[in-house]
Amino acid sequence: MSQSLDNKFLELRRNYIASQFGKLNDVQKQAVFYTQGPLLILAGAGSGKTTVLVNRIANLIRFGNAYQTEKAPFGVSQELVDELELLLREKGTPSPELAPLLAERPVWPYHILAITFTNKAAGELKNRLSSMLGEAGQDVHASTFHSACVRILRRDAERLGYPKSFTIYDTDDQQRAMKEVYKSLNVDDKFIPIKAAMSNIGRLKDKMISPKQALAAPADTRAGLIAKIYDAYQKRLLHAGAMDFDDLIYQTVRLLQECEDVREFYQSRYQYVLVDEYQDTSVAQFQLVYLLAGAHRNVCVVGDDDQSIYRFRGATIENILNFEEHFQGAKVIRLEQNYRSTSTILDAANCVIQNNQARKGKTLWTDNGQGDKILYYEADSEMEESAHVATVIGQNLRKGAKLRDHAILYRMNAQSGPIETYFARAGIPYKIVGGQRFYDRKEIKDIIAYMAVVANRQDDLRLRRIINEPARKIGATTVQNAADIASGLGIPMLDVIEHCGEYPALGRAVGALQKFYGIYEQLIKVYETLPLDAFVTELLDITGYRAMLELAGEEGQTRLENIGQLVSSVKTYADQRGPEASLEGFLEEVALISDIDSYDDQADVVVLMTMHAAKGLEFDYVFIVGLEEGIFPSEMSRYSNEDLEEERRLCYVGITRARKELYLSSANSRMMFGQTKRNKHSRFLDEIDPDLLTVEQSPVARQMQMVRQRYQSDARGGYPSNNSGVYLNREYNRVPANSTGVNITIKPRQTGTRLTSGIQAGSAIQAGSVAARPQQQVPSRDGDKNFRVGDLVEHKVFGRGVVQKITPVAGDTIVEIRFEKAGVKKTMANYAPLKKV
DNA sequence: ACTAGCCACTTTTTT
DNA sequence: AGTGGCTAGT
Repeated sequence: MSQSLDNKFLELRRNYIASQFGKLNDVQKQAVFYTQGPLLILAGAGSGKTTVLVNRIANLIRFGNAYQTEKAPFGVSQELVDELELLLREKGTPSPELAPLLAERPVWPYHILAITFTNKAAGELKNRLSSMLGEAGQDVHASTFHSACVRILRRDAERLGYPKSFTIYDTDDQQRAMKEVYKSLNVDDKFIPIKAAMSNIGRLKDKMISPKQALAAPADTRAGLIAKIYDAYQKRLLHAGAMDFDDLIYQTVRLLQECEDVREFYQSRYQYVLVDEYQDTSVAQFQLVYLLAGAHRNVCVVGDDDQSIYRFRGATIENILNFEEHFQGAKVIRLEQNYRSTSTILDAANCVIQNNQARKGKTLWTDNGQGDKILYYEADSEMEESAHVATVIGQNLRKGAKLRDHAILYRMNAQSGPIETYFARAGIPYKIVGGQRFYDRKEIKDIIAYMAVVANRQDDLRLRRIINEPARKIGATTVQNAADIASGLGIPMLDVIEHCGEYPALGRAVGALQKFYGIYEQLIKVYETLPLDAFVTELLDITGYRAMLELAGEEGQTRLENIGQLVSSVKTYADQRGPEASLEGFLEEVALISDIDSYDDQADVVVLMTMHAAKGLEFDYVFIVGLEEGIFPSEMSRYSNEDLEEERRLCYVGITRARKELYLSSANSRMMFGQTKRNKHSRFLDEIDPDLLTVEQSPVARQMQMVRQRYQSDARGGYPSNNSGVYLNREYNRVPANSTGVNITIKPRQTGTRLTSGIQAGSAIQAGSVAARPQQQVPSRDGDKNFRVGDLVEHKVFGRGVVQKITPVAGDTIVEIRFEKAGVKKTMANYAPLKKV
């Protein structure tokens, strides 16, 4: 075959393959077609990295290495070249002769492992793969680090001395186990708080440091003690046949390190390894990737060093900074075009992040257009801030935006409170993502503990949780005795309980214990005969848990309802998995699930969440609230540059969530942990180019400021020095005052914490607030709140509407209103920002 | 074994 | 401020 024909074919083939991925830009295509060897994709926020990942996998499966191959396949003929040419012009399906020549060593989906951090991300990947590739997409192993590890460990945990059916301990179980360790070692938790020990041990595992290593070279007495705790804790978990979250990674790495055959098995199984959110990986996770990809080195990691926000959990940004050293000869591709945000928003993000030192450096750009300026609102209090957020949402709704296009982001969960209160009163539907997980509720954890004991007889910790829940006259002393006997003999507690008559130490408790063992046996029997969800329902009766809650009044009812939800999730699980469903499987799913996974972007509600939880999401309208020194950046981070840089990255993440509009706000005073604090506005605001901002100040904040100004010029005849010493304000009076609306030029020299010193200052504030505060905007004033059916009303958020129905309730009235734009809503007459027209 | 009252805690946390 | 966990008392 002639050289030119071959070359012609190769060229056409490249064109053909490229045409199959037409929507990608050139850099994205590079990332998709670079299939062999280590690759680092530095993907800026909104640069379409998931698309790249999906297309990369699709390319591997459909065409393998064909795009890059220089050598034409055997069997190229003029006819095939002609057919290919035609195919390029007129789309269609390649003939059976041509089809195999289009691919070069295509990859079997089974050989691809794609690792993400969240179930949600893994699910999204799977969905997009199967919609792009059909069945083949479903065979790609896309999962989270943790579930990939569980899968590996379920096969071979015995090699490490753990049962295959090991239990997964969540933070709560971990804490209980740790308490027992403290007791057995006689450690005072005042010296090292349990939480501190837990996080220290977690970090050790993240760094692949074994108890033995930790014991061998302690840095100081504290580290030595932690090593001892670590050692005892680890032994206890091994004895219980349990692993905590950190163990899942740590033990998998151990397994792969220690067992050559296991390692080789997975290396040949996973010939292509892709890792998402690489900036958030720990040393252990790096090791895992390194071990899996060690032989073939077909490893592709995607990440953004500027979005690394989990350093406090053991993520090490060095993984991404040093990737080229870890994998010699690695190619680096930067995705810098952003498809998400306006250039104003992007510029603001760049302004902030460029103040960080530790970064690879990249600058996002977009051709989305400039968009509107960012609105910075300075409120006087957190209530005002919340009111402002609600008002802006109302304006946007009237312009045709949907509730679900709005997200409120904050630094810590506690900040959701005032916003919630205001939203509830104003009748704005909202949903909080994060906070307490459903599966963290006491009653749910109890039932799960019962299920765990049935699944794993060795799980002493779970057993101890439920042995006397509901009360069965098995007190703490009895439990402790049984536990001591068990650990003395090295057997599970249930074995001791089974033969409790043989142990004199258990004395009078024998009757109660035997009764409990009877319950356990019944559970096992029911478990073996009934389907999973029926088993759980039975469990409630056999254990007496239902009876206990039924006697517990109203609260018991709510708890029972929660358990009802659990039962239905068991049923859903059983239906989904069919014959594969197992108790272990369900428990595993529950243990590895998180709240953000259940975030449903279809429901039309405003979402409230932390900036951490918002990573990977995007919204048209984003509010970042509480931009105050001590809140964001948080108090804890203010004195360490590294921590501060992490806060700044978090700010970058927050800003880059916004597609169309970004709203920033701060409150001059805020109730925190029961005390009112006055905070200076966040330094991150000062880092944004003033030209990108429109500054607005609440009337109250302005009045307060004027009072302060007067005080200052009277008392000192000048400006007080900047007592924070941490940073110097840039002045907002450079903001052009030409923008429309109610913009007010702020002189931040006069705002914030400075006034907290001095009694007169305090009284000046009081005087100002009495004069200025018109009782906030939350409750509507008297006079016109006696609504009648048919009244035309105006709601601050939903606009105009007609009253449909009036229902008096204790001290207030529910008013049902049909709004022109927003549909029918129910509001409380006394609280809704509502007036007659 | 149970309960009342006191005290300590409250950054973020994909798993 | 609000909650959850623990101690001391019954």
